Amino acid sequence: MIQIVNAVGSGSLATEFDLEQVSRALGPAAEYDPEKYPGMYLRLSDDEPLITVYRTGKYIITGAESEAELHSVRDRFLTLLSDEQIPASTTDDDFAVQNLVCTAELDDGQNLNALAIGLGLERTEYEPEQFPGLIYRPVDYPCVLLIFATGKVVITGAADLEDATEAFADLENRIEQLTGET
DNA sequence: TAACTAGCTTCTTATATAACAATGCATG
DNA sequence: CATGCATTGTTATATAAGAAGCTAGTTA
Repeated sequence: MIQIVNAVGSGSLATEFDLEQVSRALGPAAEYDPEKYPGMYLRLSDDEPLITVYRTGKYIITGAESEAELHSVRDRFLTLLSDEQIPASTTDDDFAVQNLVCTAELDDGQNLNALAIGLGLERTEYEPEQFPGLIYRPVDYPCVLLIFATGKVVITGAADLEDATEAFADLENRIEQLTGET
């Protein structure tokens, strides 16, 4: 079973923000230090996803645990702006999920050296001295999988859960084929 | 020299290794 | 009380994506 651990989304409010002013209006929940980074960080409350707001009106949300939470945070962010009377054309906001980081687990531990050959050396990267996981870039799915010797897997880069789920199912099938052959 | 492009910064999150720092506890 | 070893903790490594802005390098 695939579990989303981090969902990233972005939107555009088609309104320019004076971040200095906006961060003052939002209080301690907002953090803005243009010397360090051009975006303003906003957290609706502790342990909630981080919203990074830009001068141009674009923003990103990171750290959500589901697509639903992503939309919920976005809705509450727009409500907060209107409550604080911060001008923003929230009506024509285009919001989209950009990346889902998921975890999954294979039934067995894996020999990563053998798996790199089995999946194809041109689609895999495995340098245990650099990083303990095998990096697998499937041809048919828009995501990258990190496979570990314990059997744990991280699927990242997919914008929808179906792609991540199918990519993992495909990996399971390929491994099954490989173990059947040898 | 001006314009453009590419790469880096920040942040989030799981995963697992090594290398290191810092602390805890026991033995001489 | 000091030294040694063990454990815990932090950092780095790598992956993806969005964003703005800076720098470095290339090209016309």
